[in-house]
Amino acid sequence: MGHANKIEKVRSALLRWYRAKGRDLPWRRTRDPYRIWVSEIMLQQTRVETVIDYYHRFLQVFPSVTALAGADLEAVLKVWEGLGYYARARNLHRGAQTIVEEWDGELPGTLQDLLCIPGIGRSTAGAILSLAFEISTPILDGNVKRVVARLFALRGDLKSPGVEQKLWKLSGALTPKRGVHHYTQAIMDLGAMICTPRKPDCPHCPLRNECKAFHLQWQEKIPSPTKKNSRPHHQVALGVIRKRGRILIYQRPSDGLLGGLWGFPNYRSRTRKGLLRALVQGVRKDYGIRMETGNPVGILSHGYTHFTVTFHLFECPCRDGEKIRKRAFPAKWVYPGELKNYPLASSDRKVIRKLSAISRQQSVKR
DNA sequence: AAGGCGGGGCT
DNA sequence: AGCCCAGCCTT
Repeated sequence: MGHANKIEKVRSALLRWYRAKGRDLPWRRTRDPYRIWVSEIMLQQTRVETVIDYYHRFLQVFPSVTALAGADLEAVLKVWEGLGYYARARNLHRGAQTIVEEWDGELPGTLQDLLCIPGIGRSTAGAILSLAFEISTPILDGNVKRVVARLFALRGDLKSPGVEQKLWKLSGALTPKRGVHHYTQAIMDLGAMICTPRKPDCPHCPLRNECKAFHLQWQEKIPSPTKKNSRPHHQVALGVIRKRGRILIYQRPSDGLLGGLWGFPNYRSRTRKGLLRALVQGVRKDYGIRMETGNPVGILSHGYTHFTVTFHLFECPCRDGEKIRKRAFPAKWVYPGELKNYPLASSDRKVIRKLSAISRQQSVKR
């Protein structure tokens, strides 16, 4: 069978399937480039089910490019809290300001211009052009990569530049000139619903007859597994440092892990015995604060992309007159009830829940 | 070319 | 415990 013939059959079978089985998702009920943009940024490396609530809340608070551009970054981070990859929120905020300044508040409708907006790469630009502007442009997200790799039985690491280049060419060849809006959503739905990473539902797949991987019975071998580097594990001392009913929090620098979020001071230690010392010395060095004691009150674990952490919680009372004398990072004393006003990392939310559980237990004992 | 960047759900 | 998710950016 010829290449062009296969492509035509894939397109028509895919669209027929999509009309019957495609998902109804919030961002498919609009053609507003701003809303499509917000959804695409949220969906980077994030599941559809996770995004839906954030999508509605975000647009309620920031209904337009100008509303977003005029907001405080902290307010944006607060709405983004818990969604992860916080650079996306910073880029969205800065991107809105770029759009107001450079394009009079309207998202540009060309690939070259979209790629100038922070956080928009080739695939996200392709999605915005296809879905909001109906301009035929390929995308290459995780779904499309997997579907295309199976359709053409591409072996090898799908993240390697060589394979990616082939995938981009094939995705481009498959992308139709007309009706790109439906096609792009259709191929993503197929990847999410049928052509899944593990145990693809080939019996119900509309592309079964055109799929080289299915023909060879390779569908479970593609994508080929990549090498697993085990994540290191860190022991971290975390201080709930109290003074007259208030707690010390600090703001992380915007360029690192959890950038821009607030949290409880925490310091890594090589050994368990060294935890409290690391905390006491760190707080003294970074904030010039001397703590009276540190009482271990609990432990919790948390996983990040490249490492896992065991947090060792310490309750640390300070003298009433103790002051912040240095500011290695922005820092302040806040009442527990004020914590909800700050964007906090998921791990720090866990700490708060743990603390309230502990205080409930203690009040029961008394 | 490789690594950093979250969090949660599924196996 | 490992894998993956509607990727992008920096080095």
